[in-house]
Amino acid sequence: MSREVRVRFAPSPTGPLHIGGVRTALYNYLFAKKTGGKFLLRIEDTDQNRFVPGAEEYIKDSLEWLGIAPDESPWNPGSVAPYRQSERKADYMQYALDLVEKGHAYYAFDTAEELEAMRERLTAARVVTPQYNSITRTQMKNSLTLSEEEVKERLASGEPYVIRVKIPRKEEVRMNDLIRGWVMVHSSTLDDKVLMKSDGMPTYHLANIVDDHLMDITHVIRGEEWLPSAPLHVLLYKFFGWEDTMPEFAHLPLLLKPDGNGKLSKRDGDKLGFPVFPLNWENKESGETAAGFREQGYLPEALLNFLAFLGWNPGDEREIFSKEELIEAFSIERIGKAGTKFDIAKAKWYNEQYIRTKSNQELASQVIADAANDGMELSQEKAEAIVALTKERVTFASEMWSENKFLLIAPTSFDEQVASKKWNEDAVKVLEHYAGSIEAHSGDFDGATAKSLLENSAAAVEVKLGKVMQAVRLAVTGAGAGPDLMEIFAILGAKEVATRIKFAIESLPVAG
RNA sequence: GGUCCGUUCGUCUAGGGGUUAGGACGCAUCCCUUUCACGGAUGAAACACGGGUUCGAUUCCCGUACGGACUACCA
Repeated sequence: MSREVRVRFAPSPTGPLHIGGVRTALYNYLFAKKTGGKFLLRIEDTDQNRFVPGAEEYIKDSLEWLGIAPDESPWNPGSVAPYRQSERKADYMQYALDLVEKGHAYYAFDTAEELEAMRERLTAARVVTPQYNSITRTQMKNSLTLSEEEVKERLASGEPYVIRVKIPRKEEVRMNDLIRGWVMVHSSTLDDKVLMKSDGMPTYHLANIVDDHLMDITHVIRGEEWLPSAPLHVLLYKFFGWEDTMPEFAHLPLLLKPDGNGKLSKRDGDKLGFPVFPLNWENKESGETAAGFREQGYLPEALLNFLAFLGWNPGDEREIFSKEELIEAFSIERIGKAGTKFDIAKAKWYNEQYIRTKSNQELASQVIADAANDGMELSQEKAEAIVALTKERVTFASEMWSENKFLLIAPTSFDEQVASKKWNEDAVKVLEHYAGSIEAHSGDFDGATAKSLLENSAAAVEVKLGKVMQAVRLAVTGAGAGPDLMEIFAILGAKEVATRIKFAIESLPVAG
């Protein structure tokens, strides 16, 4: 019988959520929604040394910003609470002890120095992979080599210990990965991983199996970096006797650096000039900061669409997908196997696409806010006019203002290259006539009016309009390129345009 | 080093025994246009290599090369 799909995203709160983690969360989310299942979030905070305050909040904010908030989480618990591993601390020992009882795990008392000595010894003996395993454990201090009496004494005396899994010497461990197919590993290459640390906390390996079992997880969708430890996890399910409800595994291809090679890492953001985190991050204690996609001006729906296509595609030629369309189209079968380079140019393209689908009215608020930051007050009407003129030319919404401030600020200098080429007697004649005619003009000064008056002026002085258009633009905006000039005139108003033209005629000498 | 995973244009990818190997980003050219963009059109650009299997392999198998992950009392 098939259970309701339950998937989880399980980050550890050690800092800002990496963009690769965001994609993992997204695929989990999409799969859950596609199958009518549940998407849970579990905080894996079993490493007390690496805990970073604020990280959990950051994870929550990031997922909410992207619209992929979990159905169950520490702040919105379902029936399988707790959703923080630290809050389940007491339970794990019972499970570890159960394994000890069954002969699948054992106590180990080796100190860090002794472990190090063991590795050195093995390296010296030219053992290729020094590890704590079925062979070396016979020479270490553990409940397999010590007498029962001594083990009891050590435990009673409070001596620090760990619990290690007892990996069988010869066994083929098989796992059917949903993305990669059958993966087979021989148990002799696995080591006796620590299950319970000496601080009483479980390691990831134990906690993740116990929690997935307790939380009734049906599919584990996680990064490829976990593939090597998946056989251990399969073995643990078997040792616990939970094979029947063991989740299916899907190991996602990694996100790679855009240039060169290697996994995209947290430091790459600053180096490569684009964010690797969803939101800005600041650690007040360490002073560590990181740039976020949101603050750089990426729309959440654009980032989501971009991320979804990093390693997955719908199999047809569509590129633009809303969240709902992604859910509809998503399937694990269509996730690729190979690592994916992170191409920020494509992310920008997606952002451009999504900006264009926004209404002028919606975008106007951004322009108004940006202008206000520059100490300028903009009416809704004027802001919308600016949006209409600029939204198809920008990558980020903020550029509608930052790249187009000149609309409201009169130029004090003029592009020299354009001036030398286009500024001439004809242009000045047209502009002088035009300035006079718009000053005399009463009534609406919209784009069409501005244009017909300009055409009249050109005709009046017998000059072809096309010949002087660049000069007109230069006179009013100071630049040789930009949005539709007549619409700019409409925004500026007749009076301002005339003033600017007169200033330009005074400032710019006619060459030759 | 060992174990595991991978390899189609620069990038993201579709495809899959017989195709002009398709799309998108980026790039180039042209068109549109008052400029720059947008938009439209066009173009350059890929099956890592070597063996098999086969009438025929980019596709299936095996090697090789290259890349990646993992190799902690971190997740």
